[in-house]
Amino acid sequence: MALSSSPRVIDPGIFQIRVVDSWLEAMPHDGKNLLLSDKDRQTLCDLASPVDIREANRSLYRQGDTATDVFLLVDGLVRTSRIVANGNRQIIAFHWPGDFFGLSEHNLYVSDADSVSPSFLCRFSLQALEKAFAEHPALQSLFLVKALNDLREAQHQIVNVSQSDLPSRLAFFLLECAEHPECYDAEQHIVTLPMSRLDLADYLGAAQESVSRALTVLEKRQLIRRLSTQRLWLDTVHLPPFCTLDRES
Amino acid sequence: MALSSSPRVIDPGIFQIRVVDSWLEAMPHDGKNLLLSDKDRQTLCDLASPVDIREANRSLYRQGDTATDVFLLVDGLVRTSRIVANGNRQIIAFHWPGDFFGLSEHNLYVSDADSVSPSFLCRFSLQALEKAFAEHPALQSLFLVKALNDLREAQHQIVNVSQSDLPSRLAFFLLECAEHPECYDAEQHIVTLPMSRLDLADYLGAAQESVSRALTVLEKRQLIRRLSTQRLWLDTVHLPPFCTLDRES
DNA sequence: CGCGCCATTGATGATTATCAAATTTCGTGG
DNA sequence: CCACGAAATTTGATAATCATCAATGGCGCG
Repeated sequence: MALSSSPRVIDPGIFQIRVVDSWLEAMPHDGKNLLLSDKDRQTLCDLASPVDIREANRSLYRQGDTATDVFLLVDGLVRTSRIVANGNRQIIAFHWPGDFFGLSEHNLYVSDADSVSPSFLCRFSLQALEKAFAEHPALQSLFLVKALNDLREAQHQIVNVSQSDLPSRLAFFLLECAEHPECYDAEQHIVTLPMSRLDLADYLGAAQESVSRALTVLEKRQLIRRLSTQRLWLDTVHLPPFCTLDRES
Repeated sequence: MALSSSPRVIDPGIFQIRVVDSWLEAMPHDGKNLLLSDKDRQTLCDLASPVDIREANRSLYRQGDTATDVFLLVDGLVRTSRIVANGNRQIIAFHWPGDFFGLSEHNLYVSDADSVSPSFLCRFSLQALEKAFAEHPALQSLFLVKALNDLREAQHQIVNVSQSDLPSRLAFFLLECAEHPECYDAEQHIVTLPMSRLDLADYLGAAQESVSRALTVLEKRQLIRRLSTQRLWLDTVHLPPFCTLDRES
């Protein structure tokens, strides 16, 4: 699935910015996305270049490349990751439709970015963006609100990675996936994971074997059922308390 | 150290915003702080209310409190932390002079904030801030640049917490402390830790006993020397490679 | 001087990484 | 459509890391 019918062109209607809260009253939201004005949409539209990625695991940029653009994911899934000196890879974030990525430091990208599934994105030139900020302060507000949302998400991941044992962390991630209609069938309570076990492991800071074992643990407790490698049924009643309360049989 | 001579009043000169990179060319920096114009300083000054905290471990706000302000730390050290359901505390970040904190979601603070040492801060009303953004776009740029810096730092911590073993994580944190002149004597290579072992443990996602043992490991390898509980000599040559390369005797 | 808190050290058990092997899945070609 | 081979996933066994429980040591503060 995933690539239902990727759009190929950019029109003002495709832009959605995923947030759970806005921080600025001038920037309204519906709890899932920012509510963009027609003018905002047009401004974004004028700045955006389309990027159509038809394969999984295709590189968008590498850590250390000169940063010229930021990307807005419209459809698909992208991961940003970093290689640490012992050779391990840490996935810093999965980017869902409505997410920006392309963070840089000293004009160099700070991470790798790769497609996880076929994806359609908008590319925004940093130069053009900064110029547009001057003329359209609302555009800058949009980026500020989104950056603060991303900061909250990153802090949340810090807590999750640091505190819980692996089955709990995994359970938490599965529930996160269930919040994305792209991969969750709310009727059947079935998530279709778009990423491999290795991606999952590198995101959760674990070995892929440990992820398999954690899935076994959740299944033995009947919190999930493995319908296939990628398709999982979730017990949406008992899974949430498990994330935080930790083990007790 | 730490509380050399806390200022008690706000004047335009006290503002510094800690960043390593600006992202916006219109917002210049010197690699450590943003270079604020006199007008920026005056705008901040007009909005700021002083907060003088003379004790350590004093609460500024609690998770779930109604969020009315953001804070800029001028002098001292503040931690933001979250209590997870099993009762553990995770310190999400230490805030150094030049850092903002006070992140909220749905108008509620998402974490606790407490002084680690006596601190002097500026409080900014969210309402007033948003109004000022409309009139002074440069002020909003300042917040955007700082938010992106914080996001990078949070992502860095994700990598650090997930990947390394505890001695490496600790070594990394000690080097981070050494970048803050408030607690580092660059001549003698001595850091004076402003926080307790428990704070350290809750930041690194470990038990406090494990932090002690990690210190012992670093000392046995002669990467540090414990001059006193809080004062540590650092081998600034051999410590950096240890952070990333991990164990090899 | 002594009390109490914080830090360190010791011993044990739980979690997870690592090495290794078996099994399943999936794409490709017959 | 089936068979085969490569890759991904799962399971098994062992070792390293770290949390936990417990006790000792050190330091500041009254």
